[in-house]
Amino acid sequence: MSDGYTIGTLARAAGVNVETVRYYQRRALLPTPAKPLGGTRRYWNAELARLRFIKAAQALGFALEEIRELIRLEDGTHCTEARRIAERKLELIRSRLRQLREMEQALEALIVDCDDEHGHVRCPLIERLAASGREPAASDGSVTSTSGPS
Amino acid sequence: MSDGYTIGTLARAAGVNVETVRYYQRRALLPTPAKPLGGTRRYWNAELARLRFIKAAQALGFALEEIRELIRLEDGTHCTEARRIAERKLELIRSRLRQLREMEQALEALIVDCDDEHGHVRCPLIERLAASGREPAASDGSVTSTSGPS
DNA sequence: ATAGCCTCCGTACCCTGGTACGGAGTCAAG
DNA sequence: CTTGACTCCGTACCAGGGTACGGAGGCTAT
Repeated sequence: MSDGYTIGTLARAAGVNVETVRYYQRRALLPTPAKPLGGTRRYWNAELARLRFIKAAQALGFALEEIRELIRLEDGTHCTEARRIAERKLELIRSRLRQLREMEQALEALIVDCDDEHGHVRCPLIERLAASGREPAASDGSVTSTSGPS
Repeated sequence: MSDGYTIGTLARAAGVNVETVRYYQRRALLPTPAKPLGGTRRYWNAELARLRFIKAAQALGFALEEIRELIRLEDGTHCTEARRIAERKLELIRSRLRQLREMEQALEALIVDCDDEHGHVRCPLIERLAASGREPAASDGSVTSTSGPS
């Protein structure tokens, strides 16, 4: 009870694979505790928290590299530096939020359309996605054209 | 003007790499038009629209496999199914939004703290993420513990 | 008809985020 | 003191989403 986790119990506690723990160690996202001469390494709640942190950040769409950056914030030694990084990350998060909100609205609209036009020949969801990326939104019934061959 | 796109002009029109077009063809996301004996294949606006559809769907968080699914439903008779897929995606996006908003707030708090607490940052971002995945949210000031070693 | 692009096609490679495998060592129970 | 479960470590492999390379042949302008 007071001799910590082994890599296996740590992994289970965090709900990840043992190999994943090692992988994070290789990626320097997780410390590799010293090995007690001919014994097995021990892990503590700090490592468990770190694993959970990684998983939570990943769920927000952060890449492992970005997470490594975030982890650098943890020591709090250089406040100004930490703050600069935090601000960059905040920017990033906000742009992700914007993108996600756009996606949300696009999908909502699609689903609503799918509701009313139910029965109509072609699926409005497909139609709208096919049309997006095209200029402004001609809303024309006219001939296919993107000023190119047809 | 009326002889369609070559793979290169098609790719440029869609803003993707030629290799990406071929890749989509291999993945059956895009048809491979017949090759006119000893000539070069020609593409039309249908293929351009398809490419844009793929890119639009990707931007909404669909994986290529899912997109292939959506394309399969294009005939319009499977509207309900397409809608079901879209709804699943919407769910996913919304939970991501919730998590990101939490993180945004945590980061905002960190930056504010960083302003006040000159010199020592106990990072709320890290704390919160490290705590997530834990049971309910003890909000205790008590000892570290997840009913495991410490 | 030759230069300078382009297509076609196969194969190989890239990065990310892991998972799997296998031999050797360690540890605790029976 | 053996068995079974585990660790340690290196290396290999997987999927997804592409990108790059290189030879052979085609198209077009000069």
